[in-house]
Amino acid sequence: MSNTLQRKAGRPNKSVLSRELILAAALDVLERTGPEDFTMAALAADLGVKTPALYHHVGGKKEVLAGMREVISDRIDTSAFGTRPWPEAVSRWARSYRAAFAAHPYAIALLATLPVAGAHRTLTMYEAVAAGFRDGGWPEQLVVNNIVALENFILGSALDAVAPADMLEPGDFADKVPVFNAALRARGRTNSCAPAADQAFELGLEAIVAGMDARRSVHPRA
Amino acid sequence: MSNTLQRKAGRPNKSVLSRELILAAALDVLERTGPEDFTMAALAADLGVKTPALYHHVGGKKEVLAGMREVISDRIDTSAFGTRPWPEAVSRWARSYRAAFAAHPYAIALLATLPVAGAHRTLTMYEAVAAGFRDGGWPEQLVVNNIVALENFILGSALDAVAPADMLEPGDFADKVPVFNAALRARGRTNSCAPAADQAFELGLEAIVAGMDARRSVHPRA
DNA sequence: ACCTGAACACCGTTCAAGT
DNA sequence: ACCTGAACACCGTTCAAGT
Repeated sequence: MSNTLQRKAGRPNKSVLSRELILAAALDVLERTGPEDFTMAALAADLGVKTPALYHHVGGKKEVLAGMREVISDRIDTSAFGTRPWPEAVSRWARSYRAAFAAHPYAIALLATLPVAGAHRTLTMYEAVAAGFRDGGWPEQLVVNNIVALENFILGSALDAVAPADMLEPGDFADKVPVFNAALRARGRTNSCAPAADQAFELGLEAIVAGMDARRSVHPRA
Repeated sequence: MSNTLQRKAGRPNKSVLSRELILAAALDVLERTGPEDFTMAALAADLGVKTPALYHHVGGKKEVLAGMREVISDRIDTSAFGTRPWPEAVSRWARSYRAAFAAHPYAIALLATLPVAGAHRTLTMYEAVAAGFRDGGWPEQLVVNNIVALENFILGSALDAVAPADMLEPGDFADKVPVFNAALRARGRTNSCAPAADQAFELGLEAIVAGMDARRSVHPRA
């Protein structure tokens, strides 16, 4: 993309690349190529540059992936924690979290398993959420465990949101799994017209938040 | 490993490889090498064979990964569904599910994002779980959505179980996230001596199962 | 049928050479 | 400082040649 005039060797008058530019392009390219073909070469080509040029701005492919995750993390909305009661605030945060990753379907598969050490923007998100829990009356020792448990559900759901819709289809194995197959057919007959993955997410979110909320009142403010 | 005598070209008297042998070795090799260095070459070397030999028994690396997942899936215990009340049965299944993957830490990262189309042993597990839900009194349309929601939580938790323990550590960024940092310190002061990931899993499991159970009684047997 | 050996088109990364 | 071009050690996969 961008300017595709062939460039000669040697330093250009005005720098063509930057870390920010590379990360933005990376999110674009990934969704166009899929995780399989997301290569440093494809990223460079999109930026109108040869592959080794990237290494002047990022340490390698791992750093590109970590940076992409930071960009996505930055878009998670934690604003409800100041203004809404805990159950609603945490639900809004969870939806925003899942949506931020669902906006980059292929990113989830690539980033979910990546260590986040020293990710400042991600830590900033945790700070807002932790404050929301504290203000919601949670005892301090339970805050992190609850956040992690919710995050496990959210990330698992984000992975599920990307999975092919027919992933659970038994095919010609259907007669071997009659109960499951019948339940799969019945799922299509719900009132909701939302995608199946969204239904499962909302149902699970409601359950886990309600379950946590019930437990919260057992451990009062202090 | 195994017999490392150099073999000549040409068909051996007795076949050295089989699909089962390859998959068993794959799980071993993966945990020894890590996901980064888990290559077809490393797998072949472990089996005392040259890389191309593998292609007589499996279609490629993707098929090896899918096969590994099937082997792991097969170890998930669904037996509690016949004998225990729903909340306990589903909790036992969830723990066994997470444990099966936690036994192969590196496998989770590699397999979590893999499509499961046509995975017979995985479908057999779903059949047992679906029957457990039906017998537990769940309306048919909710069965699959509930299973998927639980699975999202379980897989997310399995990913978390593999993450480095210091993953959330703010380091020298600690003073920028005081509330979160304090909560992280308080987490260490719980009664439980279980690993942090286990605590979060158990807490979330209790919440989600309790939340679902409360909802189940709203939709009575039919 | 089932193994080896050689080959192919890639990959991420390094680095000297140019401006 | 920041780009290109050439090179390196790999990767997964294919296939002819051997038994």
